[in-house]
Amino acid sequence: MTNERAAPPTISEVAAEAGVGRSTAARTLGGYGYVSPEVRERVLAAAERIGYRTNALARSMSTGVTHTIGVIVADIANPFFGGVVRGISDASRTRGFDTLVLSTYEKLAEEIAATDVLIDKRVDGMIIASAALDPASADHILQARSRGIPVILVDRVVRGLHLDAVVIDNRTASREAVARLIAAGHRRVGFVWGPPLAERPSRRRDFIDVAARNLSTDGERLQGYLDALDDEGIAFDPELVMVGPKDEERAEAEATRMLGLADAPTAMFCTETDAVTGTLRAIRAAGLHVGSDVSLIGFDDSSWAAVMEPPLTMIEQPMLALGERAAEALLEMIDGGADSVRVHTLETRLIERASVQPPPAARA
Amino acid sequence: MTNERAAPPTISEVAAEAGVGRSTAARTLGGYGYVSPEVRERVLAAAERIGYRTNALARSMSTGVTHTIGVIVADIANPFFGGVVRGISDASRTRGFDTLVLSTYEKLAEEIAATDVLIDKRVDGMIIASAALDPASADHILQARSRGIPVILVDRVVRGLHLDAVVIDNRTASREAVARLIAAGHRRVGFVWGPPLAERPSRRRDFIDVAARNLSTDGERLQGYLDALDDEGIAFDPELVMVGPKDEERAEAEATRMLGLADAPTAMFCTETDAVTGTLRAIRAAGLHVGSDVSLIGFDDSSWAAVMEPPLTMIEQPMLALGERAAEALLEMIDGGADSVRVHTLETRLIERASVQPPPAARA
DNA sequence: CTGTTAGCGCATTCAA
DNA sequence: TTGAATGCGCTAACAG
Repeated sequence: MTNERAAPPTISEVAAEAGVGRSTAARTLGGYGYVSPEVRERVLAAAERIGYRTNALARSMSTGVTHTIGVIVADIANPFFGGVVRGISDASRTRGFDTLVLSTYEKLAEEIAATDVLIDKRVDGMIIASAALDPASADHILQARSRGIPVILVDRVVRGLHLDAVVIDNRTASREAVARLIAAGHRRVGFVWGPPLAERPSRRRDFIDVAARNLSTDGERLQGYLDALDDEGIAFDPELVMVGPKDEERAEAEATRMLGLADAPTAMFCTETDAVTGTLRAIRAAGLHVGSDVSLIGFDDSSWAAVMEPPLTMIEQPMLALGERAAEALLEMIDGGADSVRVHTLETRLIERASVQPPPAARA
Repeated sequence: MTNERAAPPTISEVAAEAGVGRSTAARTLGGYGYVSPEVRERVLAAAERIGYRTNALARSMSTGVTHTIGVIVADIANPFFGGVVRGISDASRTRGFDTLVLSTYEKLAEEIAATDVLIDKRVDGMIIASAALDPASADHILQARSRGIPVILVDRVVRGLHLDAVVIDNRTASREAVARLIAAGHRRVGFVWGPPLAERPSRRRDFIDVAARNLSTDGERLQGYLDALDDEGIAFDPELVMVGPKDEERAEAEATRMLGLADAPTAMFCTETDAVTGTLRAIRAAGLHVGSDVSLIGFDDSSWAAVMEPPLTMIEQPMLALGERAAEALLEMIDGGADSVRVHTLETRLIERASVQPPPAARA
């Protein structure tokens, strides 16, 4: 009961069954050219009878279009990218396009291999959340572009690369969140999920350099943090930013370190979900309470954040919209439109709940 | 700087550039047949020079295999499916297969359309988390199978359909979780995320019927709940199971209703993430506390569950493993192996944290 | 070991 | 309006 693998019926067989020429059958089945109503019916009936299904491969072979778009993200299991991919596939599906999704786990080599796969499979376009930090490491993207394949970046831009992109304004979102913390009275706010550096720089400008060379999202978020501090004339303290690998364990360790400082932060700004949970663990382990002891704002709202005790103030990213817009922009390029390079910036939203309170000292 | 869309270099062009015959070039580029080392080098160099990339479509056209597997799930943005899909793509990628993912949002019509797309694109196999409740509504799956396309079900089985599948033992997982609650002293435990029924049945056997006709996962979880009650001789109370649409709002409303009962439940068993957050909202709104006032166990552990106050006792599903196993099983079928139908059942794990406490009355 | 010859299934001229 | 002939780029016998 397995692989009988009987060759699928072809247009020729339908033609024979209907008693017409191949091209006549092809025209009615392919929905192009002229066919008399009667013949049309006959062909359709014959196709139905023998269970004909068009061979998209053969069609792509002669038309040159596959009606599939390639998507490259860091990790499809990450809720953020899951949302983006959903937005992309929903938007493209309604236009008759399917999506081939590849995860890179932030490894450039994987990303390069992924673009090769997509090129080989002749996708009509690609949407990439690239791990490339500069033009020099984005050669594979230019490669695709030079082959005439429309490409649009999503979530992150590659600095110095003149390409279409759909992103959010990370710097502003971050700046506003930290400003909110400062407005509540905090002067010492920790930054969790910092630069992936082995050692902590001591000078402020080193951090700015790092931010400028880092993944655009991470860099902009750090820059926004710095902006907010500047706005209020608060001194930057290197000790208050996390360094090291970007994972929950490290976030917890760094948050714990900060909380143990003589002049400990009274608020924490976390730039990613795992940074939030890691920080939460650290706060609890230190015997402190969110809100009353240490305020917190994090990136990427989720239904969990709303049921925490206390409910967490979070920055909501329009994941679905990011994907939808990226898909729409890409399809437009595929249709031959939009020649100029454009960067679409979508709005984020600071959802205020109860994790931001005045610092302990200011209360009393 | 847009669609120059210069026709990509073909094998013939490489052959010309290298000064050899088409097939010789094809052999070295395709990695089959014999080619002398010297000629081989020459061809490779020529290919490199003119930027040749194999056309996977043309190759598939003549070999009959696309090296891509189709995946159909309810919603790629759902963390559970995101994990499953990641498992699938990771496992298949290492074997040279890519994945085409389609979401159905639990709508059978979408699922049927999705299988058609996959058939048309000639995927080498499919992995489906079907929304079909019985063989009668799973005709599209049999259709694919009869065309010789390997299919393997994941997460849920279609009762009465003799197909390979990779699932977890929902009934047992559920039974053990509820047993844990009962062991802590609870006699009244609410079941959140029940049958999608408009009205609540009054007889126990109606619930069993519903469970048997429902989505296999949901049905088995309800059945496991019933089993646990039976094991301890606890009477089943229809009022303690949620009915209606399966969404967070409804979960909250139903949990609120139960908590307002004269003989309110002292523990809640939630079969999905949104059921957990909805229930948590209800508990808080009622001015109660998780653990001390009402115990809770839910399905699908996440890093958030561990940082809740108190940390939540949850059932962990091996999402990645489900995907990996499904992919492995499918690839085995594609390789022509495994003729017999097999159902792989993976282990779940009850992660005990602090949301399960003795009921208030039993304390004092 | 290499080159020639046929298809794969469809879309697309071009005649009829 | 319909059908016969070509070609898409590659693999796969086949003969040289």
